[in-house]
Amino acid sequence: MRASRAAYGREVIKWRLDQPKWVQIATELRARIVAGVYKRGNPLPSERQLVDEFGVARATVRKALAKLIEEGTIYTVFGIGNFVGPPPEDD
Amino acid sequence: MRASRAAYGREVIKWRLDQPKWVQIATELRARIVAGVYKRGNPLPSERQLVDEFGVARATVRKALAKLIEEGTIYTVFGIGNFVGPPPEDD
Amino acid sequence: MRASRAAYGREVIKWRLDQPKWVQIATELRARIVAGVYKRGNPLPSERQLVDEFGVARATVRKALAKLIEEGTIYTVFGIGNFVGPPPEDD
Amino acid sequence: MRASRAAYGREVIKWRLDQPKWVQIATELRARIVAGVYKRGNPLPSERQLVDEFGVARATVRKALAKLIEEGTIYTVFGIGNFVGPPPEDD
DNA sequence: GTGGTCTAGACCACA
DNA sequence: GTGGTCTAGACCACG
Repeated sequence: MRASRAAYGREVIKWRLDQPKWVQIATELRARIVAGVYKRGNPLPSERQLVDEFGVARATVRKALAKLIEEGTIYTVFGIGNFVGPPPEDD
Repeated sequence: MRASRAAYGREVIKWRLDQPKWVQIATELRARIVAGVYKRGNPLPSERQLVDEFGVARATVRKALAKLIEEGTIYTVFGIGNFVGPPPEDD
Repeated sequence: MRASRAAYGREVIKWRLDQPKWVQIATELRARIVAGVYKRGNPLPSERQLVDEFGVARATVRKALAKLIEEGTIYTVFGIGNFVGPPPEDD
Repeated sequence: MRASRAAYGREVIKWRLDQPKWVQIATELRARIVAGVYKRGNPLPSERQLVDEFGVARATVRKALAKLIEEGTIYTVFGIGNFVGPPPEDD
């Protein structure tokens, strides 16, 4: 019965006009990791939760996450979630 | 919540990124049957053993086995196991 | 860990104990197609909507849909949805 | 490589000869519930865990659980587990 | 102690 | 925002 899952009107960040939203989301998540909101080895919120929180499309969230993965800030375990820290060695 | 997947036995496959795991498992099992590792009329390892060997979830193993069953490479006897060969006639 | 399953919407089926849920869901969807509730060429509800309606896991809905696809009652367009009718020719 | 999952030699109960094992297991589980080891609304150990702990066959554990279900001491949620307490109303 | 069904999530590829 | 793949468990039916 819910019209939409997005929580319109309670986004936590005010968007800047000079950068893409995905850059700003990546910056925000990086800041939270540095601040210890998301701790090393712990999972980030799921993609869906981030979509809800930021009020953007999934593709936007995924672009931000891809940036953090590329720089080694987080890593993915398929079927489980995204985790804070560099990817584990698989020797 | 576990970040890194336990290496129960020793993973025998290096996963390709361009195909689903279940396809690769089906291919591997088919190859073993052709090579005579699993012989006609003999049982395959149990689903849980394959789970351990390949380091995947049971659903993934079952999807691979379903493919082999569909193509007539193996057949199932409920409560007993999966066997190499076409399904026996039940006339 | 939840002991009682949430009643997301309102479960429309009283489950029989003598058949798997996925069979009963497939039967129900087939009946709706025959009755014209879902019309040929139109999309079915999304998998997640069916999850809500029937109060089951997505895997269970997908197993029911796989049966209908196998028998040619519906077909899938990747990224779009499931549609009523036999798969379109792609010659 | 493990020969067996059962923990032979560290069973927690000494079997009586005058009653079936499943009766003794049911009695033991009932005692633990009364003692608050397993609390109302919480899950019991899984069937596999009980099989390991008591060193018996699955069927034996299941017979004990069936007794507790029948008397309303526990209830099952399919795919989730067994829980302490009477079955929830599904109005 | 096998295969069969099911749960409740997750991320991925695509449109 | 869909369908596709995957995880990590659970209990069930049967032998």
